[in-house]
Amino acid sequence: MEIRQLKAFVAVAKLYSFTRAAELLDYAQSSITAQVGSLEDELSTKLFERLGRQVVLTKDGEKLLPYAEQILKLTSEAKELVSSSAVPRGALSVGAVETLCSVNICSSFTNRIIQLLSVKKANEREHCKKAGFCNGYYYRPMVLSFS
Amino acid sequence: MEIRQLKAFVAVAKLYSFTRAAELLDYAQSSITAQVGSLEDELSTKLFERLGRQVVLTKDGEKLLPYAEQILKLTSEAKELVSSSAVPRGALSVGAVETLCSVNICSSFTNRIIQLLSVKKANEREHCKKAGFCNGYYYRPMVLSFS
DNA sequence: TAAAAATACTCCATAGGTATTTTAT
DNA sequence: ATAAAATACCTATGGAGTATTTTTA
Repeated sequence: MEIRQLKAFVAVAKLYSFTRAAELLDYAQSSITAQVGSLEDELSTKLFERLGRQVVLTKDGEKLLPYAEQILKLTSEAKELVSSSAVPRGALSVGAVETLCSVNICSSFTNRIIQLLSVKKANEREHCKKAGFCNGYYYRPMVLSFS
Repeated sequence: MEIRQLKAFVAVAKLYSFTRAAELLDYAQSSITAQVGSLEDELSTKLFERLGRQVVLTKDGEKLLPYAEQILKLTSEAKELVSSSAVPRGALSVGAVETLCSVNICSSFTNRIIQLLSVKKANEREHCKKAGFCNGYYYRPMVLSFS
């Protein structure tokens, strides 16, 4: 069961038509047939009754519909939520009291910073210089700005 | 976003490891990397922080996780619900009082019966004979048994 | 050095399209 | 006769694997 198939299924169920579902989703009609067909194969059941030109949900189709709709809803919500989250901006303050773990901590943060800035890790020293803080056996509290 | 990708994502998130996720889902490690990678591409965000051997969810990854889990839950529920529904068994009684719509009604039911029995529609008359009722300009109340 | 993820590449399964046939109106 | 779904067939994308490299603990 794949989301692509569920989209096709829901479109057909709503529009009572493979052809119109294909138009809506910008597929060929035979592709919608294939998608619904493979879904039916996987569930080993028929989802639509093809009575001539009439396309109606079967009992199993009716059972599946609300699940499919819910899954599609969650999918778009998740997509919205995640891909709309902007890149972190503003100032990040980081400090450490003592020097014992400084190397490790600094290394971790360096990696994180590289990640956030989407910077190539060409030369770590160089990068640290650019980032505006000192890498070494101890490091001072730092403020980093992300544009 | 496809369910296959969400499965991979959830497995990695739970196991903190691409390798173990691959073992669990019976994929190659590089396939899991690719699945998560394509998901990240689509959402244009990073879902995991790869800090050395550590694999930890990013903020976006944390946001996505509950949605992914819910979608997978619904998926398996739907599958369960639909594919566990047995083929109809027992007796089906059908009757009609008068003859005016008999042809249409009979035709509809014939189609439905063919569907339920998964019978090839080689010869309609022949099939009706087998099914144990008479097709024609009128038809009598019938009882069909499905094994 | 070992263990895990990323990368490069190869292969093939299948998603998707076009054209046609079938079916029912 | 028409309109819609099914079918046959073909192509190409990308999913999945193997082998290797990179990385870091």
